[in-house]
Amino acid sequence: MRMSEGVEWAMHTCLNLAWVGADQAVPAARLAAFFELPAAYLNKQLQALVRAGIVRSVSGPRGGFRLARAPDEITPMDIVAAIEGTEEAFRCTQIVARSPRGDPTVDYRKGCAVARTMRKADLAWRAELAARSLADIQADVERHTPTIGQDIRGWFAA
Amino acid sequence: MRMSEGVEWAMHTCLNLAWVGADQAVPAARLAAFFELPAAYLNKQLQALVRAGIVRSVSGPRGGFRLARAPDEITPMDIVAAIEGTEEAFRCTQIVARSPRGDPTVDYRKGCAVARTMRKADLAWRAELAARSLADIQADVERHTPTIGQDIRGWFAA
DNA sequence: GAAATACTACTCGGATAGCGTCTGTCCGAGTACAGCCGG
DNA sequence: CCGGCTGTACTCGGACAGACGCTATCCGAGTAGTATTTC
Repeated sequence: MRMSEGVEWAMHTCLNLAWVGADQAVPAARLAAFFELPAAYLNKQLQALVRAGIVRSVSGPRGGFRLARAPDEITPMDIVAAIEGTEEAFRCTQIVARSPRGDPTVDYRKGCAVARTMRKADLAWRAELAARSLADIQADVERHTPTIGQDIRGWFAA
Repeated sequence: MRMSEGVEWAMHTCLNLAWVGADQAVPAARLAAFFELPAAYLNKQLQALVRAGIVRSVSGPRGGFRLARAPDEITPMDIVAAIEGTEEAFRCTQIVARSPRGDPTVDYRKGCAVARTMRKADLAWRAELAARSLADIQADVERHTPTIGQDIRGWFAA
């Protein structure tokens, strides 16, 4: 159960976009250069963020990506769901229905005690990810490195 | 972030072993037949449970698998960790260290705010899985189907 | 001089290969039981 | 009749292919800005 590496890229890239501000668009190549990442592949992840409505894209010269919402309206859950998909990690294939006592015509996804247990854990995970926002994480970083916003704006302006 | 299908098999199979009781060993082929699963592949999952110390194996005629601990001493977390491994889903590759302000010689896995956020959610997920036991799930099923234990013991005896 | 137009450079977007991990399968090592042989 | 032994059948355990999804890359569609041409 390994999460895609693109999640880490998307999280840090969205943070950079938050610090740069939504008034200017940043090209994928420049966003990738910041972390020395392959630009084409980061572009692919950014497309997923566009489809999820987290960032907006602008084509052509002076184009690039910018946040579609305020940082306090974007949660880690949104970003993870955009990259990894919305379906939960544990997929109940209803093997109980194939057991001697099972009924193939019944939907066991709600009733199965195992599925319920896994779903409850999944919901706890999702709730934790949805409880924070990009703004919270920004504040967290700024507490340790107060000049981070200014530094990043400067780097992307140069 | 898709969980291995073997987790579902292992969970339900461990439940069956719990109902059968630890006094008799059940062959992998019979455990697989209960859910119409490929026996060789279920055997592979059972080997992982053996390595994790959740079940004990006995070779030769009258051999098979039996629970190594009481059902109330086995948590879903134990089974998931046995099949999926113990490392967390989000792996921090420390891309921050490659940023202009980063230092490649520093370990960012503890300090990175993104990694902390993901780790906290992961811990919430693990805590939920560790809070229940096989015995709890057994009781949950027996509430809906009181004869399940007797039925399963009968099926595996026949 | 101004406006319309063609051109160029730049960026996103989706389509296209390469690779690793999960899925599925097989055969060999080891063991308990049963039958057989000898005392 | 009893004990030891050999053979057999059964089961686990690790080694061996195949398939799916993640990783990585490329080129085409579309756009803004600019230079040019024409009135």
